[in-house]
Amino acid sequence: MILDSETKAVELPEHHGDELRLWLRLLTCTTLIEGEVRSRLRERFDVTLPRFDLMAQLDKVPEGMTLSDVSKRMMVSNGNVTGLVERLVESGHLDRRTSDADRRVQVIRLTKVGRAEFRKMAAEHELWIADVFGDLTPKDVRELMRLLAKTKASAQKSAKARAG
Amino acid sequence: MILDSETKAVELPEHHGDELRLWLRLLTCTTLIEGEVRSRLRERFDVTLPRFDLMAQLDKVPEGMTLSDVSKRMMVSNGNVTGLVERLVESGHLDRRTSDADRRVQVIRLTKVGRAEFRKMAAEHELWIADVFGDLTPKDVRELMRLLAKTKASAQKSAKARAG
DNA sequence: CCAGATTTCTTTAGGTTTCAAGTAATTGGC
DNA sequence: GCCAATTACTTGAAACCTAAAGAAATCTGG
Repeated sequence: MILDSETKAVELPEHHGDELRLWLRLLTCTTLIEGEVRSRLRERFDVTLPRFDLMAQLDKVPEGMTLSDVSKRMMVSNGNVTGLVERLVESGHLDRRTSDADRRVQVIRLTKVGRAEFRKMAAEHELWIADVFGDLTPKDVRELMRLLAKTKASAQKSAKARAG
Repeated sequence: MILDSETKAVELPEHHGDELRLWLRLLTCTTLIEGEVRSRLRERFDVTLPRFDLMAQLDKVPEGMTLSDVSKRMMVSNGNVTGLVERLVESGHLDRRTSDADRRVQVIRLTKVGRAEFRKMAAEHELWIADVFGDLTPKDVRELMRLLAKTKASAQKSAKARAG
């Protein structure tokens, strides 16, 4: 028996609709929350999300990071980071210097001003996020963490298998 | 012991790190999968993710949709949709016409070519997604669906509360 | 009927993003 | 030492995206 995809189905030859719906729901959640954070960052601090994200990476590492490190951690392209850093150095939030050991490498760090501004934003940001997830119980949070860890591992395995 | 308004035990001042970590993990999963889908769409069909997403919306509604509908469903800005549609009409995937009933409204639909191409891509896409979530058990999938539904509701409530 | 509000879409300006190609510096094999 | 491969970053072109302002059509309350 074949039913349409709205109800439920045992289709030939295999049934993958559940995974697709799961992916769409995951995407919806992320888009929703990301849009909310983006709006709040703009209206409250007049800063874009990519800038905030980059500063967040740097705040964790006082001694600084290379552009490649940032690129990997943020999961965006190298060229993207170059432009982002450019604008943040320009606005005085970042300090950039060529490595002594390897002159190909650029090490970037938060300036004093950059760090202070970031900390202020981060404190509020944490409250927004807590509010966004406010209806989840501590158990829900733990369970989601566990399942997303499993999802991440599965996705990485799949990506790696394709790449080679 | 300090209790908040909902009678849950809390620490001083408050501890929101778990929610933040959950958000970062959610974002990581989505970015990872989205990047994978983006790569595959490009190398397999030479198409971008936004184009695929737009066609996916239209495939569900043969009689077509207005630009506003698309904008709401995709959760992107109006101006964004205008440009996307522009390029897809240009490439012959979309048909666009002004509504007879309301001349402000543009109704867009997949062309025959657009639909055929999309169906071909969608079939493979579904397999990729199944593979990405391949290590999750059916129970994991159900549980994730449930928790993400709860998350979505919570986030929407939070966004609505802010907007007024 | 009609002026003001609303809705739908486009336009504009400024960023963000990817990919591909290119440059400069370093590393490793011989 | 030398040359090829690799690594780190930049550049350029095209697309994507948002927010805000604007234009056109429609709706609404007198």
